[in-house]
Amino acid sequence: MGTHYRGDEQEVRALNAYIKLVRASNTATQRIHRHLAEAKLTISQFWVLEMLYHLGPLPHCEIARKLLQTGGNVTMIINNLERRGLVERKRSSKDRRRVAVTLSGQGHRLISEIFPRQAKEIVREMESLTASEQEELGRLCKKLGRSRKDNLSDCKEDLA
Amino acid sequence: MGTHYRGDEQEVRALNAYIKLVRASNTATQRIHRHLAEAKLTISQFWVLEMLYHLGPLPHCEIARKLLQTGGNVTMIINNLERRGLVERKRSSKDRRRVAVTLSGQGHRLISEIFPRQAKEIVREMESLTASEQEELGRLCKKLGRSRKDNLSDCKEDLA
DNA sequence: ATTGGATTGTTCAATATTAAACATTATTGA
DNA sequence: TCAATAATGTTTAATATTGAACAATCCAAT
Repeated sequence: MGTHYRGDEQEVRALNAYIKLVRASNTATQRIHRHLAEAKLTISQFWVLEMLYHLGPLPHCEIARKLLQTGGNVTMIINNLERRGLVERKRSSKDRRRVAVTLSGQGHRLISEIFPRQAKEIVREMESLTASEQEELGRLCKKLGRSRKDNLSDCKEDLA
Repeated sequence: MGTHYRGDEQEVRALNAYIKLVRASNTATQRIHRHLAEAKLTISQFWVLEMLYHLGPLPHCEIARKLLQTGGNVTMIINNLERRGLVERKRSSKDRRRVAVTLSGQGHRLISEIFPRQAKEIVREMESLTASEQEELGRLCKKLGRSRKDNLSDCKEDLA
């Protein structure tokens, strides 16, 4: 019974931590991005603009990696930004597979107006934690993210 | 998506903490739910089944509140589960606006098979943190979630 | 150099997700 | 009682997201 109890306790602890992590992430994200409705930007669109604003032109694949999303998804997001004239596509001459995405003048103007507001919202959202708590949260999340980085093996023997 | 933004210390700290929180949540979620592909379940579908499995029949509004998602979204998820015969809808007689969602026999069988695997995946994912780190992470996330209480309606009447 | 494999971006179908408008039903309060 | 309001679920249009298949391009081992 000792091992079973330990197992249950371990499961409860892990499940609680995971669910609180996801809920905190979702709740904070929804609150922080509420103001984007005024600019008619989605959250993904905002982060692409932010990326181009702070890092300069990027190819699709790099955007996909940073967003942790698929290539098809990035194509869609860039299509919608391009249709509004906020970004431009330019095929690379060195590697003709690549399409570099750059901010247009209008896109640059928009994100430079909106980003400070976004930063304020994030500060406001995180204010319920002290400075050291924010750093501890970051440390724990980073440590969690580092887990099984290279483990893609399917562990079918784990199945009951 | 690590922030390359150079602002004041408070902003950098808040942005880093927030971004790490979101990335940890997304990365863990993607890893944990990889096995659901075998059962052809999406993450949302899984959590609805899990909810019904552990809490019993629930109306749409309650599911929406627990998932932190909109009513239209829940209608779509339930439609897809219903089409596969995993859940059933039943109009409440007490309050004829409400539709109670219940697990079918097949749905119950499926989730009872899958849930233990899910719990194992979560334990495995969280294993990169010690027990006390998991509890600290949970505490910080919970404190963060309490920052602004602008939750929507409750929805806690009984059904059928 | 040539070929086989990897990378890049696109397309497609299916599901998710939101916001808004809507119909139905409950509840409230004057 | 009845009118206003709120809650519940559905629908629609738009975008997001994934996984898969695909074409074009690059690269590396032979």
